[in-house]
Amino acid sequence: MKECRGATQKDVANAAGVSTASVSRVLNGVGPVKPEIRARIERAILALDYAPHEGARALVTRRSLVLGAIIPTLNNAIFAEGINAFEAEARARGYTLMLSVSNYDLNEEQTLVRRMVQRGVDGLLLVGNQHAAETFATLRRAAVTHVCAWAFEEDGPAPNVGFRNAEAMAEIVDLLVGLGHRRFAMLAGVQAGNDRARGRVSGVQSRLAFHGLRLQPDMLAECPYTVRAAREAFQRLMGGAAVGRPTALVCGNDVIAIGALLEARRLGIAVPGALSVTGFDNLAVAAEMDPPITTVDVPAEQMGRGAALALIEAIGAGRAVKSTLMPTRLLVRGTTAGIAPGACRGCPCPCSG
Amino acid sequence: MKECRGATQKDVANAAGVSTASVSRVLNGVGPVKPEIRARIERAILALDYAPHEGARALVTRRSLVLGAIIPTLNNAIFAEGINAFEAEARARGYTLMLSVSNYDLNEEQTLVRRMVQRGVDGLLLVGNQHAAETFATLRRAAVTHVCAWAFEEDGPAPNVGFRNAEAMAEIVDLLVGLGHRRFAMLAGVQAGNDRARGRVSGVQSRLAFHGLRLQPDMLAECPYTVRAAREAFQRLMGGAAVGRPTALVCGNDVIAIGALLEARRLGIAVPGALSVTGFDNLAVAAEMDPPITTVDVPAEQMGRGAALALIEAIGAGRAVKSTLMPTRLLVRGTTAGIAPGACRGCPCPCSG
DNA sequence: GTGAAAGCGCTAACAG
DNA sequence: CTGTTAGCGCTTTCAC
Repeated sequence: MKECRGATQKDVANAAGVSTASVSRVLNGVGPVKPEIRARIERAILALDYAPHEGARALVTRRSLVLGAIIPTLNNAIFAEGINAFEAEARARGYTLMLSVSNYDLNEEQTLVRRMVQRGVDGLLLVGNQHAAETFATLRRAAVTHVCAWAFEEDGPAPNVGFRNAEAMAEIVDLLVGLGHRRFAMLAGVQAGNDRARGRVSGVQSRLAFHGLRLQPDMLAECPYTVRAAREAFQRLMGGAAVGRPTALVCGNDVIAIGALLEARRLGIAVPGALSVTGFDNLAVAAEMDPPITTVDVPAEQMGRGAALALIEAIGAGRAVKSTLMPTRLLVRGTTAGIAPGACRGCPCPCSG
Repeated sequence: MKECRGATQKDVANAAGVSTASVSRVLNGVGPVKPEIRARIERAILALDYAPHEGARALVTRRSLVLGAIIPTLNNAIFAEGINAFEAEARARGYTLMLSVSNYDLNEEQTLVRRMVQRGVDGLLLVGNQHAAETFATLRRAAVTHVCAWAFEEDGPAPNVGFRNAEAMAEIVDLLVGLGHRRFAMLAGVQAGNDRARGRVSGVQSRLAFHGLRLQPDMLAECPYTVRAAREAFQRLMGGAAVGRPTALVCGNDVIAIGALLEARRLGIAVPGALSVTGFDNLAVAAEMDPPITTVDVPAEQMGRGAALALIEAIGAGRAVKSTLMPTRLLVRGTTAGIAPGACRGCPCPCSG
């Protein structure tokens, strides 16, 4: 099971009666080769079913044609979608994907980055801008081209291909305030080690402040990105007496929003009648819920493809990745409604209805 | 950006005043090394922040510590979950995941397999038992340890870690027949190049036959695994007059079932009152729908972990993977109901109510 | 115990 | 145009 690892370049050279150098040349389509010799070599390659050993090639060219990606989890459709696109673009350009999952653990991520670097990836995709200092140090020392997706900062610690989480959330807040909402609650993702989740929370808070409003301390809860956890968190947050209950619930992502929506129905809280709910990500299911969920479309596929492309271009040019800001889009659907149309007058916001 | 690829083993040897052979020995914890020398080397490693080049190591040891996986898509939660588990198990055992997506295209898959082999994966995971002949030939010639998941055949073309799709579907049919259903329809996945989808269809057909029933030709449709496509297919299949309409709809997976459920609601077809609907996979959302979807629990995580483990053990032992049959479980929930309790009498089936 | 040397499969100068 | 040579960074006999 270990012997017959296929024909080697030398075998081809022998079979064709030429030197390995010539074989290498036709393989890489570089340098001049007489047509007749080329044909002989190509025949030998076919006959022996020869395939070059990419590992050996990488050792000498210092290019593995492998792109690494380390993501928090695959069990969130938004990352699965992004990686699907990242892989598609990489594959189309001759690169192969090496993938690891960090489970939102920055220390684990750090060891994974080391591992990827040792394995010789040409470029690396990370999610978000918050990473262990050692992670950045490793990347810098090894001079590995890298990019952080899912976030965008003008002067972040690494090149970005992503969007501004806080700004996208501000749009949600504007929508809700414009609809007349004044009492807010938020079901955020776990913020520790997750700058995207944190950015969304601070986006809500600062935009509420802009409107002269605020999130009461007990109206901000966080929970993991699962429907089950979201249902429980919703119950704790909203299960009390109806009086004084918030009229708008901003969720950290669509998974949480789905949980909130389902639990609201179970508890007899009408959405959007008694409570407006918003999500984030625009998962395919969000549009299919009843009512369809108002959310922010996140360009996961575009980011995936864009990040792969940006990495490949940077690798080719021998420079760092160029940052790109990707657009998000507010999708107003059925889970948001006004409580007092045109009520937004006292605050200095640009939304007048 | 290409120069400072970290310290090399020779650097460490020089710094410690020993030979590279000794460095290699302490690195691999093999062979005898005097404690004092070992300490000197370890200090040098730390000082230089040396990390061995896995590619070079792989070249000589013929072991890359990389496991490959080629799946149809990541945009289906069931595969994402399986790969998540596969990666977790591999990572825990020192292996790294190389992932490619075939988009249900057997030819594309074939070239991806070649690529993975060239990249030197130690083991490879494929989904299902249907693959291009060339795919198996490549695997055999290169003697790459491999396993096919998501399916199980006694004498399939490759070792399996999975379950019997047809049998799982038979359980669904038994349930529905037992509930009194006689007029069936099926919304299957695309069968071309997908033996799992095909197995599910034939499972339904042969089990219906066992009960003396059959799927009318116009009551079998197939559609891609998306909610949108499922809604449209459902409409075409069930949109006609209510008279003669089937009372039970078996769906190829949960995504299709979700589409069917949502579209049924839109069309005013009560589920399960007027129509029983079943899914397959037991996605997390399936349990959260209203009503929660009756489905088959597929051991995606268990398969993922099991496949990784089976590969690693086989690689270590230098033999082929041992097949494992994983259990599925029928989950009866809210989308199925009886139309005539105890109606199942005429047929020779074991279900008497 | 340790070092010297050969070589994994390939590419890249450099001669010819 | 083509072959010879020298490694890429590592492991692994085999002498010492």
